[in-house]
Amino acid sequence: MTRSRPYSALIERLKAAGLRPTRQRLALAKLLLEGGHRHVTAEQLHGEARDADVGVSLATVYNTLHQFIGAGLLREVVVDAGRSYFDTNMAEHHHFYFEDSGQLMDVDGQAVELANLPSPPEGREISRVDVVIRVK
Amino acid sequence: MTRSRPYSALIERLKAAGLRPTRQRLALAKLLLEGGHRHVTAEQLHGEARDADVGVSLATVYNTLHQFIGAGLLREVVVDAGRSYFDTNMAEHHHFYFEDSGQLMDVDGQAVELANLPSPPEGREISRVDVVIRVK
DNA sequence: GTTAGATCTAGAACAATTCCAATCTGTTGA
DNA sequence: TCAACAGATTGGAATTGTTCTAGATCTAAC
Repeated sequence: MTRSRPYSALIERLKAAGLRPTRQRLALAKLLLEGGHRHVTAEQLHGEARDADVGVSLATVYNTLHQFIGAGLLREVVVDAGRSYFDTNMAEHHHFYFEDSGQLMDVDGQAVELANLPSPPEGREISRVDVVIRVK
Repeated sequence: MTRSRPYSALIERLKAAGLRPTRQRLALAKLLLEGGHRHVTAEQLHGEARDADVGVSLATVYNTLHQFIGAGLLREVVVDAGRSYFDTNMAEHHHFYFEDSGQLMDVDGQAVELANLPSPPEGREISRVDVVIRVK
């Protein structure tokens, strides 16, 4: 197998995140982080890895996704109880959620005007505000 | 077993929703709809029914929750993949979500200013906009 | 009361995710 | 260079939350 693309940038990103650049992590990073922003489930990503002839177990896909989240390379989007979506867009933004197809679409965070949010109780801190526009 | 409280109001609500007022549905409706607004999981409600000496199977709890949602008596709140919360507050509102405890708290919908939402694609319609303020 | 159809139930089945113990790999230091 | 160790990966079992199923049981209507 010849490598047509340089992996050095990805390797550096992983190292910077404190993650050893293993074969599996590199392959998943390539699928997730190269090209445009994506919304994927663990099963989908596992399937893509399989299609790309990368041997990665489902357990490793889950481990890696969570490590990437911890490293700030990904975030999770919760729109459906019982299924987790992983989002590679780390800019402030929100989502359209198409209830029939389960599809997600980004909504620019700057565009949406969100004001008058109540303050959290004493000593608590807002970690994130999610806006989900459910479409039918 | 003597009934200390009149169930007639609840019976009427169920009938109005096209649901037969069975013993189980009445008991769950009592737990859910009397008193203030609540956020419960299916397991929690099942536990409460058990504590109140109401024989209700978990399957019936799930069935009933979904029937109540269909009847507009409840709605589901999605804040955590892998767990469903059922909310008895049907007014327009949003939520604080306490990530450590899994607790939910209502946020008045009128108070929050939400504007400039993009339009959904042609032919699609917004069914709901959820705002979740995640607190840590 | 009888009865048809709705409802309830226990337990099996399912789907998504996590856990685990064994094995393998990447990095480091001699 | 390579031994050694910590970290990573793996298949499969276990867990969790939810839905399904088939049979028993109720409710409403006559």
